[in-house]
Amino acid sequence: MSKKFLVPRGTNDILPLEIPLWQHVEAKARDILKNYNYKEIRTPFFEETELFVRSMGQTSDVVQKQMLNLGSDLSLRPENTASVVRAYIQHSLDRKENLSKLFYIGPMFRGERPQKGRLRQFHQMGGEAIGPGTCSPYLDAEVIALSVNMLKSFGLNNFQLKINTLGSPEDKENFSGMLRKMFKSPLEGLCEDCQKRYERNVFRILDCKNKDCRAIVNAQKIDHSYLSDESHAYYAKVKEALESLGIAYEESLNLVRGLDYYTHTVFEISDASLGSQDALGAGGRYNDLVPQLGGPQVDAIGFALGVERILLAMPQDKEFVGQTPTVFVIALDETAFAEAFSLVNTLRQEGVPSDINYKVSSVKSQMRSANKSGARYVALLGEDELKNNVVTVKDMETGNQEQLELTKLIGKVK
RNA sequence: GUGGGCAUAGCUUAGUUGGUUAAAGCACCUGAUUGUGGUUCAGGAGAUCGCGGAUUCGAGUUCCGUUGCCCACCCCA
Repeated sequence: MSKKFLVPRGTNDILPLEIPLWQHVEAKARDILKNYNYKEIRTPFFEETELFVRSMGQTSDVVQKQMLNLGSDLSLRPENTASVVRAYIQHSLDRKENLSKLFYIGPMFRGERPQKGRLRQFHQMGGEAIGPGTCSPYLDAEVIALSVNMLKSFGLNNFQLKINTLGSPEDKENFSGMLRKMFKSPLEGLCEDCQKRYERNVFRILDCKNKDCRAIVNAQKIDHSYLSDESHAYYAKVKEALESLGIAYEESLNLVRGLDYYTHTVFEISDASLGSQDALGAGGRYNDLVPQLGGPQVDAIGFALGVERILLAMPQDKEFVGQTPTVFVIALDETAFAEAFSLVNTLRQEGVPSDINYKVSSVKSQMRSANKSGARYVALLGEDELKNNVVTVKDMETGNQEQLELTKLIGKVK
């Protein structure tokens, strides 16, 4: 017996039956992104490993243990921001427009242990707004609103938006100093991971889920005292703008993001119904990433939503029907098949989606195929039809049938 | 990387304290007199019970190993 091949671990086949749902979600997303004047960009599925390391940070978990690499220098993209920024720099988009609003929909890859809502190949739809001098609280609020409105358009309602600010790079420095001081004495009580985080990325202690760590974190007074006046004012405006857009949010001082490049506004949208992998989407501002990757000093903010998680959280009440042919052609006997086969071809040339069974079985069984195909009309060809140069057309909804000449048939079904 | 659970037809599952031809629903195919679907009825095909080994007269059912999947930790979309 020969080996059975299965999809690689953590990947899925999306079968024809599920495609209509995916297309629905993608179409809705494109609609909304268009309303916000985002333009699609498509970047390669892999890049130089160094690009991801430099953008996401050497110490981030994604880089440390979740990257799938191809050979030594290339890696499959674990997210799309780095690639979009790379493309932005490579094609000097800052010279071509003030603000580039770019969106993408496509697969991302991470070498994680799969579980509900976590795959090795998964899909994200996201956007990046990049441009010199575009750091504006209104843009931040708009990006957050865009994420929220996309989710709403999919019928999601039970998600929760959390926002926070990390401040400017200097503020972030202060913040990390503040946290180091804060956790210095209770360091022993923190989990092993957090002890490492203390050195590498002290922010992440704040969102550790370990009970002891939480207790220690909760005992600390964490506030926005690390922010400069400007950053304070900026953040206040973001919140104000969100309120004016009618976006409900919750402020979370513990919200930091796992990727190094974030500064100022960060946000995360989660849905408790998803269980352990509850983030539907997230994003934030990253004003220093473009120059860090060798580009000009331009400001940027972005977001990404997880398609599979959206699908998991979506109400399952609606059914999405797939493509069906308009006409199904049936040869009533062997001798009529050649003519039937040519009729299908003619219909297709005329732009009418049609199909046929390639084996002449009983009329009953061909009718069953026609019914299953979902075709609105069945065109029957037999001895009588050939003699009179007509086609019998049955409307599968009403059950009515009539005999028509070819040109009339095309006119009817078109 | 660390735990735990599960593994029977295409799908969802049943399978009594180990005992003859492994069961059902859905899906699939065929038929119900002459060239006609969806409902109904009748019939049919489809499973070496994930794989390997052990115990036993006998294993889908017990034990060990292995692989896969799922869930949780971790991390994140």
